[in-house]
Amino acid sequence: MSTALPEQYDPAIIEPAVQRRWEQDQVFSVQEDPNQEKFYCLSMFPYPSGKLHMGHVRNYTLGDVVSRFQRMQGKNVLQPMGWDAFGLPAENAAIANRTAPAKWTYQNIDYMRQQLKSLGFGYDWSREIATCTPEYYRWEQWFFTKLYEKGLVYKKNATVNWDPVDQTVLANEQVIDGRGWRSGAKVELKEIPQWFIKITAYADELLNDLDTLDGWPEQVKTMQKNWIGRSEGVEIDFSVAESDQLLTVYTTRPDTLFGVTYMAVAAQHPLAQKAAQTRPELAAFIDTIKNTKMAEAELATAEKVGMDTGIRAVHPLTGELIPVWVANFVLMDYGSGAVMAVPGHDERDWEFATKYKLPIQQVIEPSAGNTDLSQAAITEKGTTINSGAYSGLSSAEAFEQIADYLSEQGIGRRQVNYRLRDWGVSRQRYWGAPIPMLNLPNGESVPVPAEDLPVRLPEDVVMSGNTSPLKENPEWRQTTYQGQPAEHETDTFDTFMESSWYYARYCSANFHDGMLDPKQANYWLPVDQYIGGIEHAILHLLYSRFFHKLLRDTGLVDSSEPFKRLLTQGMVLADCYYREDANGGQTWFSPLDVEFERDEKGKIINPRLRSDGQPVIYGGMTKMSKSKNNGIDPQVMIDKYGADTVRLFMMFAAPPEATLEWSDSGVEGAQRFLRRVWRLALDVKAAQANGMSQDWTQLNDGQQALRREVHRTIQKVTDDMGRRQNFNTAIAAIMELLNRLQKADLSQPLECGVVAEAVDAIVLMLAPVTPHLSEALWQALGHQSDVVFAAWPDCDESALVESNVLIVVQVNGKVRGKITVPAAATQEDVIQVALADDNVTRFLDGVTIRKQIYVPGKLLNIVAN
RNA sequence: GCCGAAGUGGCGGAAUUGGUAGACGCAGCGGAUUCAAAAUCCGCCGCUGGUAACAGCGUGGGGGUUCAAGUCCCCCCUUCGGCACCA
Repeated sequence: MSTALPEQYDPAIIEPAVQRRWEQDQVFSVQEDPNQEKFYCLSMFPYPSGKLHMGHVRNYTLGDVVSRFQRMQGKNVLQPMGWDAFGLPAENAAIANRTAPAKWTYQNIDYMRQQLKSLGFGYDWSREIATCTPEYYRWEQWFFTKLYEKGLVYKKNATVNWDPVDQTVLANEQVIDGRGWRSGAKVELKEIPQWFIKITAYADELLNDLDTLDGWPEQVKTMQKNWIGRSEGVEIDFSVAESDQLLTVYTTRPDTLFGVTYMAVAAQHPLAQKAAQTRPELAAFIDTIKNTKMAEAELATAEKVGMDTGIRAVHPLTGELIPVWVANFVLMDYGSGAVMAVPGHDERDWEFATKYKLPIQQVIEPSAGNTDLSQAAITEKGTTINSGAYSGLSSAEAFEQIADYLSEQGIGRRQVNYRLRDWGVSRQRYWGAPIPMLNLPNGESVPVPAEDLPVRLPEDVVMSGNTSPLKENPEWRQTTYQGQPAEHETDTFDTFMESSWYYARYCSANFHDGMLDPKQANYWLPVDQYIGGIEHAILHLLYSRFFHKLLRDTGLVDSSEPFKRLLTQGMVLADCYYREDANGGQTWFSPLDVEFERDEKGKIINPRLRSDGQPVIYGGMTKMSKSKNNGIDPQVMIDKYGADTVRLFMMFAAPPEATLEWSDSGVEGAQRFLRRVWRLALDVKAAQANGMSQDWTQLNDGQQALRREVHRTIQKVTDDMGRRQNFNTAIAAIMELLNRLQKADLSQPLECGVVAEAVDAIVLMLAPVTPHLSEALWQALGHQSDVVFAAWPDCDESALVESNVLIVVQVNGKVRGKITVPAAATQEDVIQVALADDNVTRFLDGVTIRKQIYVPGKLLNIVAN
């Protein structure tokens, strides 16, 4: 039975009502069903920072649209949601608000869950997880001890940012211009022991399996490939003069070995340390470069500085003595902490050699390009010169012969190297999963026995602002192991640990007997569609792929890759406005507090603050952020326009991968469209009562054309939403159809029939995007079932058949006419009609036709001169 | 610096496999409706010239391939994302 609807579209009434029904009927909770095709759609879970931001709304709308679309294709759809609940902001908020991170986090989760529900996202809430609960992290701890048993976990020294005033380790984002963000103290780099997981043991597989990920964007795969950075080269042992020590380096260019004019080692390298003992000026220099920041970006842009250690290495082929320098561009954590420098053929080495007036020797003759070594290094490969017995070879030949010789002499070996480094998972923080290791009095570390897991994080704490409450809590720290005293590790896991396997836990979120229930996990996995920000292209996605392989090798899952198809959505931007302060700083104002006029071209002029009417400066479109005060609160928009309008705008304003610019008038446009859909649905329903026919054999030409448009739209929208995932063009196509339908004459029974068919299709095609509106209209149009489970509309191929086609006629590649010909017309027919067109013949006057190119059913190009 | 993207009307964007550049929306302009306004509806809307038909130009800049280039190739400029402890 159809339901009476209000004349006006009112989301404030229909949305809560529809949401209540979904909740009562538990329509989104799912079980494994071997008889139904499954579809696992996952959006990256949020950090519970307080409230949703527009980036979340965009991400989750995309996920919900995909989920609802797939459900209407008849699939068993799992769409879960949870919380990436450990992390630094909770500690900061706890310090600022004098509360515990746990309390702050759980409050945020409660509020944000409510927001997600008010947006109408169809999650299976029975599977909700929060990574900060012991029920979740106990399995992560268990898994880590398994990895330890397998030898995939080890401890080594690594560098951290140390704030000497606050006596605490700082994250990179907490270091501003080399100083601690709170204390302002100069940050020191400190070496401390930390736990690592051997991701490099899986480097080859992580690289090779990228080829199996057909549903991933090429750009993400390329970024991962470059990140892993597989290279083939040679490890070479240089002997050190007046010493029995070896200086081992790795190079991908052994063909340039004769061009080595100096060696460069990291500040922490044993050779440098040793030399510093006897040379105070070197010790002082090493001290300064040891405290420069280690981030790759800073390293690359920092000025290259170095100092001669006085140590000499011996060239393995010529026996010449080569100076060994300490240089800030060599990293101890990467490779052997030493490099051989070939300034003639490496840009960085060239720059350094030029600066310090070190010799530059050419040993490669390129086939073309730069040959002036006083201007720049020659980095191309070519033919070896000045290379003794190895002169006159191609770079490839020289590589092989030199590598062979070094191997025979036992002073070198071929080696595959990776840029990828092992994953350091220790964090010197409180709000994270405790690392389940025990430190024994003898200095050894052992995993916490399985029966003692989880190692619980105490939640009832006060944050002092510096040292972690774990490190300050001797009772928590002290325990026993096999009857002897032992201490808990006080470091916690990197939060990437939790986000590396949450997708798998959702499959058996309430399973108490293990990390995963393999039966459930193997039904749902791999994730069919994963959606999240492009900023996670490398780290999170690489760690998750790594974890999946670890889970597989532990026998918990069968598949090798976690995410079949990946969609990386772009950022959300908004206008920003500011005023210059007296001291040159800027004060930023929310775009909602600014009013302005537009000039004839529509440009913003005379922007001013609503509250005082004084002018502000327009700063353009930038990423929504706290610092620019241009974040638009989704809640304000939901309250004003309703969830469907916000969802529609987000899907329509830009393709998913592109940035999205927030626009108030764009949102109003989206709402306008929904009101027109509402109106047309009510109109066609009223018109049906006065007579309607759906005997398609009786349609006249115009009605046939209208119905063709309907089915073309179904075809396009299906392809756009399914294969292409271009939701913006899908919506544009529906808008276009609506524009045509509004011109139809509903008093004619056949025309009314076409429009009625079209309105049903529009309501269904909009259901993934605007589910509340579609649900209300679907019932009103007399359908019994929930639109959630309704079947996607079918394209009637017979309606697409066209008797005439439009052919574009070009002369020399320029459009000179458009002709309509029967669909069956041959090339000759088309040429004949084209040559009868006045504007076409005008351009053929006085020239000879040389050639005709005909694209059947589309275009004719006449080439003439 | 390295790696990865993007650049099209006043604005967001469309053009899916090399085949009509500017779909759809926003803004703007003109009109209808209204006592008036809001809302709604109709029309116009890349730039230049032309009453018009139409023509010339036009997809960040420069070159190239092709019957045909927003789309492919080379060089350059600008903006954005990532760079291992923000998540």
